[in-house]
Amino acid sequence: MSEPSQFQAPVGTHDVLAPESAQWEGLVATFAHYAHLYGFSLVITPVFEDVGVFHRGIGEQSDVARKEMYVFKDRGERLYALRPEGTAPVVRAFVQHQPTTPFKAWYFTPAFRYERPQAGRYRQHHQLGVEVLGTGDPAVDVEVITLAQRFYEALGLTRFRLLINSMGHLECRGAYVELLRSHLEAHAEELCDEHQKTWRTNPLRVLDCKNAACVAVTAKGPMLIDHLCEDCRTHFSAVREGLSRLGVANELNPRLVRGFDYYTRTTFEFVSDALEGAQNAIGGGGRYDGLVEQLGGKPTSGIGFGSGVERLLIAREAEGITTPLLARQLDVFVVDTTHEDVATLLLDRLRAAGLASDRAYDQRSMKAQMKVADKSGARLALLVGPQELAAGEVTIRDLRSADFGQTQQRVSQEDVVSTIVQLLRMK
RNA sequence: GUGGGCGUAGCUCAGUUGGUUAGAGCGCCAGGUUGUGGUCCUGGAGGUCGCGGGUUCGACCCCCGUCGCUCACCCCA
Repeated sequence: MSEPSQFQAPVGTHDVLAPESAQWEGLVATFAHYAHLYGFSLVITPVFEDVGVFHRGIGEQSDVARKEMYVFKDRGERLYALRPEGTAPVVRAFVQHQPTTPFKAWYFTPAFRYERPQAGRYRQHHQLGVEVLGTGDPAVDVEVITLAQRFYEALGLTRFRLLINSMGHLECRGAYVELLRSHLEAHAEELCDEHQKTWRTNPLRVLDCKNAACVAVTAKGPMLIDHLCEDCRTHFSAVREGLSRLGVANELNPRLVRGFDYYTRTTFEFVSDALEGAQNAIGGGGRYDGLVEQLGGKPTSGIGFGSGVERLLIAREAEGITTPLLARQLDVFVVDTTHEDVATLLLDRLRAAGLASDRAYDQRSMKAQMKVADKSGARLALLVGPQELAAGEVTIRDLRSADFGQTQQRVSQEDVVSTIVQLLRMK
C-alpha cells in the first residue's frame, strides 16, 4: 500500500460543510431547546474511555463490543476505546461524580463503530440523546419517550412509529432467557446459519433475526412479554398508559431486543417508514437499571435514548421536508472600492451593532464585489467608493430590488448603522 | 467480515468497434459597461482520465492488482 497523494476523510467518515452544516446547527439547537424544556442539562464527557467502560457497560457479547470498537493504546499503555454509544460514558461520569438525583443530562456526541459503511451507516456518526439517572418512576420513561416524540415532530417528521417492549428486570429476564434457551436448543437445527452458532451465548438476539427460519422457531417459543414478573408488568403498563394519555402512539413489539446488554424493562425504538432497508431506526433507547452497578456505583435506576443525527436528516429528506432547520441571513455586505480599506472600520461598527456583515477582499472591481454581495444573500449592500469617501458618506443599496435609482440612498457615515437598522426593521 | 455497481475538470456528466492537441453544462476569473449584482454576450484558467502494472505500433477505452466511493448482507443511530 502506497502513501496517498491526496488525503481524504477516513473510510466511513464525512465532512459537513455549508450549507448542509446549517441543518446540523439547527438540529442540535432544536434538540437543546427541547432538552431544556424537559429539564435536562448538557453533559460533556470524553470521546474515549477505558475499554472496560464499554465492555462492562454494553456487554461483552454484544456485536458492538466484540467487533466494532475502535480500541487503541496510548503512549502510557492504557487501553482506550472511542465511544461506540453515548450512555455508558454518562453513567461512568455519574458514578464518578455522584451528582444529586434525579440526574437529567442531554448530549450531542460523535460515536464510532468499525463496520462497513452504507446508506445511513457510518464509522463515525453523531448522536443526540438524554439520560435520567436515579429514578425508576414510569413517569420518567414516559417523559423521555415523549421528549423524543416531540423533538421528531418539531423536525417536521410524520412518517415514523414508536415500537416498544419490556425486557423485564434482571431476574425475570434471566428466568425467561433460560426458558428461551431450552426452546432454542430443541429447535437448534432449524435456525439460520448465523444463529445456529450463536444462540447459546446470545439467545435474545435470535428474536430479532429477520430470517424466516428463525422467525418460525421463535414464533412457537416463549415471548418475554408473557413472562414478566408482577412489578415489571405493572411498570410496563404504566408506561404505555402514560404515553397513550399524552397521545403518543406506540406499538408493542415483543421481538424488539436492542443490541446492548444493559437494557432492562422498557425498551423502545423509533423507526422511519420513509427510510428504505435496514437502516430505518432514527432513535432508540430504554431503561438500564443495572448499569450503574455494573460500572461500580450503587444500585441506581436509569433510562435514556439516543438518536442519530445523520439518520434524522436522511429521514427528513426522504419525507420530502425542505424547510430549513436553520435559516441564517446576512444583513449587510460591504463593497469597498476606495483602496483605503474603509470596510474594516465599517464592519466593526456594523457587527458591534449586532448586524451580520461580510465583505469582499483583495480590492476587486466593483462589479466583482457586487457579484459576491449578490451571492452572499445579504439584504443590503454598503457601497463605499472614492465619491462617498470624499463626502464622508456611504451608499446603501437594497439587493432585493432591480433598479438602483429608487432603492439606493446615500447617508453620512455616522448615520449608517441607525439607517440600516431601520431599513431592516421595515422589511 | 462477505458480495454487487462505479471511479474522466470544483460539481453533474459525455467520450463513437482502442487511433492524432480529452469535451459539454454549471461554477470560477476577466471583459462587454473605467461606480453598481441577479439576465445576456465574448474570452480565459482549470484534468498525471483514482493509483500501479500488463497487452498493443498506439489505452480514458481491454486485462490484472490496489485504493476509494457506493449499495446490499450482518448489526445498529
